[in-house]
Amino acid sequence: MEDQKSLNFIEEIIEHDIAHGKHAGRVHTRFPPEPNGYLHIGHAKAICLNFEIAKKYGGKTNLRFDDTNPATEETEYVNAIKRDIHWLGYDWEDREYYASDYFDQLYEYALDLIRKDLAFVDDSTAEEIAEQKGTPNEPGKLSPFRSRSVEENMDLFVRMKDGEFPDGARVLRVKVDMTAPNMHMRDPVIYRIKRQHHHRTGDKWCIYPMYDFAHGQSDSIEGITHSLCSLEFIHHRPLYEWFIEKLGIFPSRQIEFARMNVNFMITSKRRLLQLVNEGIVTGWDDPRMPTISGVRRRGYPAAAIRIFCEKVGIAKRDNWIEIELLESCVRNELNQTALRRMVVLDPIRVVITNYPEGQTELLPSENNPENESTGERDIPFGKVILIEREDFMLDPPKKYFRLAPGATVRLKSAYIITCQEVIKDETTGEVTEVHCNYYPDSKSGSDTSGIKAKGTLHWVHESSAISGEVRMFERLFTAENPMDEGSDFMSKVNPQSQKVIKNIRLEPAFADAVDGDSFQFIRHGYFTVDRDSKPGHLVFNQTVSLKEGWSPKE
RNA sequence: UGACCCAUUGUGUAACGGUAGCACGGCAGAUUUUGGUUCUGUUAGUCAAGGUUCGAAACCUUGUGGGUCAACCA
Repeated sequence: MEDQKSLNFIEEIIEHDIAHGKHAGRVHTRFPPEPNGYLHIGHAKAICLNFEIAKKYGGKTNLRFDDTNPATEETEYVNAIKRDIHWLGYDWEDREYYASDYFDQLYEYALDLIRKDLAFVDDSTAEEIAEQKGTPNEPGKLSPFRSRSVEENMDLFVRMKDGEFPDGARVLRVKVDMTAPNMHMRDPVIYRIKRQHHHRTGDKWCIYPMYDFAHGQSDSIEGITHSLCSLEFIHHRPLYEWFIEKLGIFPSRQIEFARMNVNFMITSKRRLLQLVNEGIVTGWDDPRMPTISGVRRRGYPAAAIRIFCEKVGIAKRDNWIEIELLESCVRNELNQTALRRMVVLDPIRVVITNYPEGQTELLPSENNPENESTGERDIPFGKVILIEREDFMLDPPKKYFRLAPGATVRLKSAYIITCQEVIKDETTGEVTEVHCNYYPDSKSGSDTSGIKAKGTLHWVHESSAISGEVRMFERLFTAENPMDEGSDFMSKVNPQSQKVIKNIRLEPAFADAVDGDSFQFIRHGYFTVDRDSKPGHLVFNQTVSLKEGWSPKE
C-alpha cells in the first residue's frame, strides 16, 4: 500500500495549480537571502522547503541574493551563504542570481510607472514622509509633491540617478492609496539616493530600489512560480501584486508560511552579530551558535538538519519547536553513522591484580553495532586501565550497575572484573586506585565463565592511551525564549555554556582522526573533531549527549 | 483604538461536513557486552458561546487569546 502522506498547505496550492495547468505545470522556487549575515537554523527551514518542494514537483530552485542595500551587504557573506547551502545538500546549478543583476531593468520599470503617472518624486524628508503615512488607526495624507507632472517626475528621477542630488534629498514613491488600512500601500518609497559602494555593481548607481520594488520583480524576471516567504511579509503581498498588475509582468505568486522558532535559540541576525562582537562566542561558527556554520562545526550532520526541517512541518500558526526534536534528529543520524570509540574524560586507575605483569593483548571491538560494514578495530588491554571516575562509588545506591567494592562489571569488549580493594589518598581520602580481579574465561566473544555482570563500563588501556581535550556544551541561553519581553536577551546568556576538559584519555584508534570526523564516545555521546586540533592533540566538540537514562543521584 | 494572519494532547503536524491520526516527549515493560539503540504498551487534545446541518475540529457569527503591520532595512 502506498503510505498516503498528507500535503502541507503549500503543496496543496501547487498541486491545485498543476491540476489547472497554471504555468503549464511548471514549478520554480527561489531562496533569496540578503548577504548581510550568516545563515541560521531558521534559514535552513526555508532552504529545505524551497529546494525540496521544487524537487518534488520536478522544478528548479534559484539562489538569489537580495542585495539592494549596499550599506550592509558584503561578499564575505555571499561566500559563506553559498558554502552553507551546499553543505546542507542543495545545489542551484548555474542559477546564481542577484537582485543587483536587475538594477537596469528595475530602473526601466520605475520609468514605466512614472510614465503611467503611478510614481512621483518626493522632496519630503524621511520624517515628513513618516508623518504623512499616519498610523494604523488614522489614514495618511497626500504628499504635497504627489501632483507633479509626469515630465517633471521623469526629469527629477533621471537626475536622481545621475547623481545631481545629495543622499536622502529625494525619493521615488508610487501612488497607491494613502488611506489604505495596510500601511504598505500608503504610497511606499521605491527608490532612494544612497552613495554607497555596492559589492557587485560598484559605484555605477547612486540610487537603489527598496525591497518591495526589487523582490517581486526579481521573482517575476526569473519566472518564479511560487515565491515562498515568511508570514511577516503577508502585508506586502497586495503591493507585490499591485506591481505585477501595473507593470504587466510575469505573475509570480507569493505564499507566506510561519517561520520556525526553536526554544533556547535566537535567530535574529542583528543579535547573533552582537554575540560575536561582544565576545560571548568565538565567531559566527562557534559550535554554540544556531548558525548553519555553527551547527556544522558542532557536528550536526546535514542530513539531521534536513530531517528536522521536514519533521517541523509547514503551516501558518506561530510555533515553538522543542530543541529536543533537533537533538533527537542529530542522535538518530549519528547513531547510524558515527564510529564507536572509548574515551575516559575523568580517569581513575584500575589495576587488574591477577593479570600478568607486562602483558598486553589486542581485543577486537565493533566500530558501529548499527552498521556491520564498518567492521572492527583492535583495542589494547593490559594490567592497568583507566575507567571513568563516576563509574566507581564507594557507597553505591540501589540499582547501581557500575563498579563498587565487591561489585562485578563487564569491561566493554574485554573481561569481567570484580573489585577487591580500594586505595585511597591518606590525607584527602580520595580514591586513587581500584584493585580488581579478572576472569580469564570471561573474554568478550568467548565467554565461558557463566558470570553475569549487570553493568558494562568503557575503559582505556593506560599506557597506550592518547591525549586530547573536549569542549562540553550547555545551552547558550538559560531561557526557553531569550527574547521574552521584559529583560534583555544578553542577560539570558548561560555563563557556563562551554566547559573545556583537558587531558582526556583516548583509545589509540583515534590516531588518524581528522577535522570534521564524528564519533560516539561510548556511554558519553557524540563528539566531532574540531579544526583547532593539532597533530598529536585532538580537540573535540561535544555534538550531543546520549539520551540520558539512569543517573546516580539520590 | 484600524487592518491582516492564526488557534487540535506537553511540542509540532494531519483529518478537506462522516471513527480526532502521526511524530517527538512523558510513563511502564521486553531486549541489550553502550543505563545508548531497538521493540511493545500507555498517557494526553479540537479556545469559548451561539448558529447552519441527520451529522461540525472543519462552514457562519460573536467573543477570547496569540501574532504581524506605521525603516529612504530585508
